[in-house]
Amino acid sequence: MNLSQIELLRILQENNFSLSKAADQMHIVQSAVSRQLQLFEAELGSPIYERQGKRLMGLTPLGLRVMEEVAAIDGAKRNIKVIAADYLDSQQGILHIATTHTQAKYFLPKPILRFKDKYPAVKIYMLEAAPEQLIDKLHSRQADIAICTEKIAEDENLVLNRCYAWHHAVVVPKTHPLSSGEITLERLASFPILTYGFGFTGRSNIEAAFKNTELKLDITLAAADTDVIKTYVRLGMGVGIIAGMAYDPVMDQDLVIRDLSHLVPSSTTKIAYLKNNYLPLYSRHFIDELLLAASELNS
Amino acid sequence: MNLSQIELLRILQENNFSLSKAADQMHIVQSAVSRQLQLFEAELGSPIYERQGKRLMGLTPLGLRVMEEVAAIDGAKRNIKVIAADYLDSQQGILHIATTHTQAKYFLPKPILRFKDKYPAVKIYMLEAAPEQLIDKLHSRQADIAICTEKIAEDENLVLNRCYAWHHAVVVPKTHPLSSGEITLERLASFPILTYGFGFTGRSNIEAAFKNTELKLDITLAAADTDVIKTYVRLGMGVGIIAGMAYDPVMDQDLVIRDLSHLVPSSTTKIAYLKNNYLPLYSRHFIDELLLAASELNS
DNA sequence: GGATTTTACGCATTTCGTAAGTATT
DNA sequence: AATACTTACGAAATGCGTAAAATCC
Repeated sequence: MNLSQIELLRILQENNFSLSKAADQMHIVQSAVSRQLQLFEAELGSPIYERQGKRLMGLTPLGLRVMEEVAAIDGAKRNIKVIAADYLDSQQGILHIATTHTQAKYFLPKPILRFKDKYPAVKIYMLEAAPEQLIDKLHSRQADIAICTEKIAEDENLVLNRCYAWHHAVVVPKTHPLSSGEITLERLASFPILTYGFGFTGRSNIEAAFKNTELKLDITLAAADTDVIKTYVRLGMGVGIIAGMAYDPVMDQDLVIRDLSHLVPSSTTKIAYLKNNYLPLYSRHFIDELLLAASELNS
Repeated sequence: MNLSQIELLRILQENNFSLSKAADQMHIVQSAVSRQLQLFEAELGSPIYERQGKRLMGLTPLGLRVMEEVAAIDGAKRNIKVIAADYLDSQQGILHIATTHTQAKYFLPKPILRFKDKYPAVKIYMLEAAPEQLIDKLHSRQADIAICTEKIAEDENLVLNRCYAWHHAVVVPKTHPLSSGEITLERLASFPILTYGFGFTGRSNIEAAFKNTELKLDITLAAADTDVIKTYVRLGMGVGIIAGMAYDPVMDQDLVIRDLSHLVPSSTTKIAYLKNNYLPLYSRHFIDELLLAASELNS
């Protein structure tokens, strides 16, 4: 057993068990990976892949269990490299952030600019993804830190940091009836609504507001990001329900924002990372920047 | 970086950072391990060992952090081997049990005999150790399962299973005053006492019984195991306070046992193992036997 | 028939062992 | 002086690449 065999198993996992693709990714020839896999399985004494003829079709029960340990080894190996690099030079490295469009556009600019000021040599990779995929990005180690708004499943290996609370708001053109007068659930329900898709940016809280009523929201358009919603609100398609912070006082002067905190429960944005994944110094400082920016929002 | 380098780091840890001893243990020459360590440190870019001249004296701060990951890799590697072996033949293997003398002699015989009956091919290694060392034996992977009586520090990686409750008892020669009449703390305190050493087999509970009194126990002799205590009780040195289950109705006919459950809080024996350490099927069945034997004790 | 995996064999690289050299107690 | 670690170089082992065969869809 050696580390390149472990790496091979991980890469096979990420490439639908294709030996040829794994070989490409490892920059060696197919025959070499084929042989290494044979050696590994021979050492264990049983196959870890289900086969149809010569093709790998999936993991055996043994393989499934073995892959848990493979992930542990691979993670620890990567940690060692990051720890050593961090120790050599804590000013540079790569920071992978997984987040949604709304966070990336309306919350992250300030903390990221400040961070870049302190750590100009750190490269920031921003992965935009749907909320339910953010945690997966952590597990697959594509991201080090995730910034999430939706509910997150319990996970022993996951560290969650409360970042800031926010609430939804209505945006409408200035001429729209909802631009004045009290806003109630009944009034809201009488207009076509444009808001986030399921699982996006606090959508579940909007659902919650209507849960115990007879009213039904008429959602004409559900989009993943706020900009799309605003665009169609401007076209007169209906009433936008967006995250309050996603209203830009300058760019959105043509729209009226009306707070919904009395109707829709507040949402909490959280910072997530894996306990097993070593975060270099600059990453921990980035989290500090996020929390600082969050505290400024509330004041 | 490769797995034999990781193994080298672990072995160095266990051999006071001696390259020559590590080489012996790995069945290769010193020069080879010296070179491998150089290669590893060169790959990281910084030394992981403090040196005085050429000798390794300990870990650097970097090395200290790296060793955590090394332990994770080494543990996962061992798990893979055990998982595969368990899958090939779940009837054989080695079971390392860490426990105290008292448990080994008075509680374990029954479950172990039953277990051996079901798994004749499994080899059982029993490590007797002081209670505070039992958990260390798990962490150093010298033992898979520990059977403990004393308080155990909180540890995320530790799984604790309640096994059985028991209480202390007095043993005295038949001619001793305490062989009849009510037993009170006052009476107990008036005799010289023979019992377990600090940290042993519920000793802390004996302390607890006297904590809120003016009385002081006169402990003439403190020993690690019950047999030593009984021996000196027979010689008339005083009153033995032992674990109730450690009285053998046949062998100890010359002694009188008097229950102390009204005076000393009951103790709980627990089964401990590491979450990260894969236990083969037979080990899990051994735990079942322990729990079964425990339930029979109570009835 | 095109794509994928396996097998066979020579070559390159890695790692070990021997032996001599250097440092530490 | 004895023990422990390092360096140098040849030898063994390991792993890769090329090429051809086998298998799958």
